[in-house]
Amino acid sequence: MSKIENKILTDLVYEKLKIMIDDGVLTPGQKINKLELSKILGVSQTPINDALSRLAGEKFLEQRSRQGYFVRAFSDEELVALFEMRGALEGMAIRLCCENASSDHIEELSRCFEGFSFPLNEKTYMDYVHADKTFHEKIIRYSGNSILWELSRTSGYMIKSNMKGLTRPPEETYPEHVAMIQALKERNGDKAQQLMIQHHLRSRNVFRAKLTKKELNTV
Amino acid sequence: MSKIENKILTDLVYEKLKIMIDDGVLTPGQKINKLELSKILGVSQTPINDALSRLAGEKFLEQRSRQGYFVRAFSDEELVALFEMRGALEGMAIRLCCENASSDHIEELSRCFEGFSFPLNEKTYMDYVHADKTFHEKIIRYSGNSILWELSRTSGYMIKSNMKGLTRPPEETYPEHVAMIQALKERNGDKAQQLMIQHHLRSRNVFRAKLTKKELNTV
DNA sequence: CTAATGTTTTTTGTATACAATATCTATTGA
DNA sequence: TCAATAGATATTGTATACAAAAAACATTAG
Repeated sequence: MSKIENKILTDLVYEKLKIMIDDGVLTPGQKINKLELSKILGVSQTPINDALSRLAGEKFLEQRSRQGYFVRAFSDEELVALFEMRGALEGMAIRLCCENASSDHIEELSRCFEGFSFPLNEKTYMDYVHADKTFHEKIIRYSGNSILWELSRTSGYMIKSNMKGLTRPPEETYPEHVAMIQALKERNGDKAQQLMIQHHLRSRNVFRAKLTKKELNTV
Repeated sequence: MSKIENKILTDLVYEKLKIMIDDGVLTPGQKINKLELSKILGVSQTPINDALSRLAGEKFLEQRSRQGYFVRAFSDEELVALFEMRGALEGMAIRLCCENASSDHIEELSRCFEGFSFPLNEKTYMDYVHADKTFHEKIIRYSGNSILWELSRTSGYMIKSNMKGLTRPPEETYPEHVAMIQALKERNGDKAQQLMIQHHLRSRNVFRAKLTKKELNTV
């Protein structure tokens, strides 16, 4: 019994565009040419319009009056803001994990960072990047909060804040992750939340510091 | 020099629909008839489509394949989740206020709850509801986080979580607000954030308790 | 050579037509 | 009486046409 495919063209265009943004085929600030798109994808402008509007609503795109749609570009200040937003949401998520997640799920979370020994080599570094991503995703998943989960999958903010690689070296974030897992096992929501918030705010600080350094260089 | 009106029809339809949802002209779960709408608003289906897609992206509406658009209805579980989300975001917002807000803004925040004496009468109760709304809105506003501000204005989640009246009596929430203001004045971000989170989680708990009671009644 | 102007081309925003699908209504049969 | 079916109606999803605005280009004047 295969899944019934009853999707409308709008949805297909929507998903295609999301992938193109994620893969960097469409870059921040880039203009979307509707006519060109409709030719490439072989559909009329109507489903293109619908998909673009939806993506604008989700903040993947930005609509400028009479100029069309552009891939949303985030300013430095906004990127900083995204760290804070993520800290807020994942902080609450990990607290809720302490309340709601099953022991199996917490076990699963703790296994994310098993078997790492420092310093990392090229391969294990990639593994760490992956583990990091998985861990933070699962925290939201297992929080039991369906809204957070939906947001993390459909909000341009969340996807964007997930796209950047590591802002801090694994040596620095590893113990923080371990501490969070410890708090999870203790079902200490308060502590877990605080750790997660600090985790993201530290990354924010490092990111911001890099920015000001960069500015000085370019002047 | 008046503001240049260069708005496109889509935007006008979008704003109109948002007001209709906010005012309860369109109720949760209700189906949106595109043809009817286009007749009422005197525009073609194209701008209607665009506005509906955008609103779906912002979670004000929900699109069901081949059935059209419906005003998004939130389940009890989702409403609970909204309390948690709000706690997360406003918790971070008030922390950022401690970091960033000017003394003037903090003064302004503290004035929100000045002059209330309990028990409230019918008039002062309404004043309190208003003060509550204003306070929480300004916390996000003065956090200096433009993403949180944008979210609070354009996300169906945030608007929805703001629409419900008070879940707890003013007598109960007043001292919590006072405590938050105190933390703001002390620029104690950690404390302020914790107070805000607890504030919303308490509301969540009361809301959830009311739900289970209601269920028992209806059985 | 650059700035300003006018012209052409492109692209958007909007309206409209229509087939496919879903919904509603009436009819039939158990 | 109710369920199931068939037919009629309404609504969606899609394609297409076109005016108006923006962008690109060419031309002229300083």
